[in-house]
Amino acid sequence: MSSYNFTEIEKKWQNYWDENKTFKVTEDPSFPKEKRMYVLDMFPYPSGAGLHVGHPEGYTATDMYCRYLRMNGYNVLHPMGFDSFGLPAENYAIKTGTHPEKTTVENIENFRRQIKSLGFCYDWDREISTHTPEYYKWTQWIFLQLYKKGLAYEAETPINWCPECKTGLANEEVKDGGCDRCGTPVTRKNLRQWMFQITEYGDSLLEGLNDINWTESVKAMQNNWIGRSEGANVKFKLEKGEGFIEVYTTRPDTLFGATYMVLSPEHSLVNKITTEEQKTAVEEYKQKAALKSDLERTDLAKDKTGVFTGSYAINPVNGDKIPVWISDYILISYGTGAIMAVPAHDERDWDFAKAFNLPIKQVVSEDGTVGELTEVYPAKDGIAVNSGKFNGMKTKDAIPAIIEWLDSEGIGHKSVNYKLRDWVFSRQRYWGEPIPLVHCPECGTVPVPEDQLPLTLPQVTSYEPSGTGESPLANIDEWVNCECPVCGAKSKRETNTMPQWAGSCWYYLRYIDPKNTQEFVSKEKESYWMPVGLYVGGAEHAVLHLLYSRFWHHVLHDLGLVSTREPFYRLINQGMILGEGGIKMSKSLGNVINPDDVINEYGSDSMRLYEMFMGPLEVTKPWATSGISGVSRFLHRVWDMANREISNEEPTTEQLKSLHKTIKKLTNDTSKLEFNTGIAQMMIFVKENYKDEKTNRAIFEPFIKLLAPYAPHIAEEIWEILGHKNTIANETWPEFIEELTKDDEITIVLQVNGKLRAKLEMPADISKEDMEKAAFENENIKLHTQDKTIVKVISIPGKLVNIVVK
RNA sequence: GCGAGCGUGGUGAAAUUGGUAGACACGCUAGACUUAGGAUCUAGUGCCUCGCGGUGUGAGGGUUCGAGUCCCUCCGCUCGCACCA
Repeated sequence: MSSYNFTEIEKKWQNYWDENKTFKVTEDPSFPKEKRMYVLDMFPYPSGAGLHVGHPEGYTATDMYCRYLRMNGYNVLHPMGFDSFGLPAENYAIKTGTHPEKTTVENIENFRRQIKSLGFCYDWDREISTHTPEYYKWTQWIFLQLYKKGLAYEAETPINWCPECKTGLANEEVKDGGCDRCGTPVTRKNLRQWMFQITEYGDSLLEGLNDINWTESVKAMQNNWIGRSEGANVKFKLEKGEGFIEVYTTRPDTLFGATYMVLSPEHSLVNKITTEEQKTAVEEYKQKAALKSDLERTDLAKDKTGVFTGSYAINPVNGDKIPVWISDYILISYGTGAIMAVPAHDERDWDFAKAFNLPIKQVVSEDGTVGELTEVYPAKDGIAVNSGKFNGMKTKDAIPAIIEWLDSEGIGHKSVNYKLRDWVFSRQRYWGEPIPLVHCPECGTVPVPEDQLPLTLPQVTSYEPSGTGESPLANIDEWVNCECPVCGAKSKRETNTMPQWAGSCWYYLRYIDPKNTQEFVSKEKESYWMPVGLYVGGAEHAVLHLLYSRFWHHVLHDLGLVSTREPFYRLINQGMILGEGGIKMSKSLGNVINPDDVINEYGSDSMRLYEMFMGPLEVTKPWATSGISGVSRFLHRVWDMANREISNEEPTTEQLKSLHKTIKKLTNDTSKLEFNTGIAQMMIFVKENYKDEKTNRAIFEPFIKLLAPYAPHIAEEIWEILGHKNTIANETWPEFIEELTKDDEITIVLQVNGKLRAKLEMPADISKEDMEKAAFENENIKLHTQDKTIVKVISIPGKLVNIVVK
């Protein structure tokens, strides 16, 4: 008997699939819409480190699912590519002088080799890399569509700056006050930026969440990130001189309790209203606030600080003269950058009032009476007090009533705010898509004409970012200097590049039509495949990539360029794979598992099986090398069975039942991506049939088909051993006969007062009466029911008899 | 603080509508085969007990003939956001 030489077998079939283009897919109109499925993996950034065991987890899951769908008559689009612009290649270039393209192409080769070594069923003819001019031509083109729609604008505002990466960051890229990529604490820097008005799409992005089948946690994260809140804008007149301070509040019902106001130190009114006596103190405070990092302004500084401006404003509801302060707990970027402080009912305002001895006035109470407040009372649903004509109203009624009154008086109106900020889109780096805009002294900002795209990256000698806020492109005179496409005047090109998110915002569309030179995607092909039916990837992109690409897609939909509003109908996040012992895998801990090593030792079929056997796809789970031996042993046994004498006899009923139960379980589990229990069932099948001296063809062949999506290489090889000429990948998934999935004899559980007392083997179709009769004849049941009164007998046919006694 | 999720053997985990808790696998124990084996095969393995039996799904309570599953209270862990007015 030949031994299971997985290395040879796996190479043989990978070559076969490649050469025969087994998984090439076309837009075949004979498949009805419901038999088309777009299954997408989040494409990797091709780092120098290569794949780790986390990558193949999601890829294996989608591969099994796709192979299963194909065997069930689906036309499946399942592509792979590379998110190949990005900082590591550029940083490596700075260190070594190697062009990032060279490093990137090498890394891609390595990634492709590793991915192919797992035998995934991608249509490699659709492979894309975001750094190629053929691809980023269309990234630039889409940018221009957003620009022309008025969604891109230039701004000189303080942005998050990573001193390590020497580039600006979007809000979404800041985690715990540090750079998402390198962890360096971010600082604030005033820079000219290209921004996307993603806030325009806040409601659209929020509402879209209702139409998609995503996990609650990711929806919740996006929901929180967008952070929509409803309230009112209210104007407070300044006591002296002209003008007013406008505030945003979600609790207009507490207006009567506003005893002071606070402006953000960056607020434009601060200089105007600060009195002569307070000038020095205010200036000092502003200076200090400007120097603090975001982290210091928030996490580290729970004690409130602030300075009085010397000015007063008038509370519009009661005419009270209230002081105006500045404090860095008020963010310039949220609402109007100014608040009315209601210390009685807001914890932050309470702390501030206590710190500076400001008055506290209760305007909401639980029962409508006024008492002495010893701590802040958030008053989410109370009754208005000390509030003039609104006294006695419930909070939920008082809010609209006050808004209506504010509106009629012309001092306020209903308003909606978002936590979501506009998207800082430009990066001061080299290795990214050049933003296709020209700055003309006559015409202003002018887009590069679409027929001149792609605007390619120039060769540079130094990749070092200037660090002053200009990319290395700024130093390439012959690239920067150009003619205005409109008037021909001497102009300069935009030197910022796009963030890495740009390429991944629309890559799933390019896979649909990757070689199209006329359009980013053809309409017919787009509507053939979209939306993505299943998208699998890491949870770390819950707000970043998944919010940005939804934004682009919503815009493309509004422009009539795509057929669906949402790009990804169903999303699943695979759980993280931890190192042995449940600790995070990291280079520094030296516990990183390299898939190449696992494949060399056990083969990729074992690797695939183990990745899915560890547990449910979505949960975090630790890698255990010892665990692979279980699935490896299983495959060896399957191999043994294939290499025995194959019998063409009629299978026994017992064999048929073993098979049909397995088909049923695998059909259910594979379609629901519950691969771990599916694999367990195949192990049971092998256990049940392994002891036979000969292998029965009639049950073994269907079994191998069930195995094919899971361990495709060994399945192909065995299929050939069994005498078949064609690939098993195109075979039809077996069907089960319900009748054969049921046992003739079943175990009936006998209980007394809910406690298990005996088990009986009985015919599956036994009647209730016969079950009960058998129960009462049982010795142990007799023992437990004697001398007791039988209150009730509960019988569930096919399950149990429970005798209730007293 | 807010939002989401999760607590089951020594370990990873199973468990239609509430109906035999621990499938499958790792590990462990014993045995077989072997010159040898970290190979393979067989049997056993939640805990307490010699056994009968008792007990057991984070803790406590409730509903029910019956709860890992449903309801309430609490505890613990993970992830995300965090002075968002």
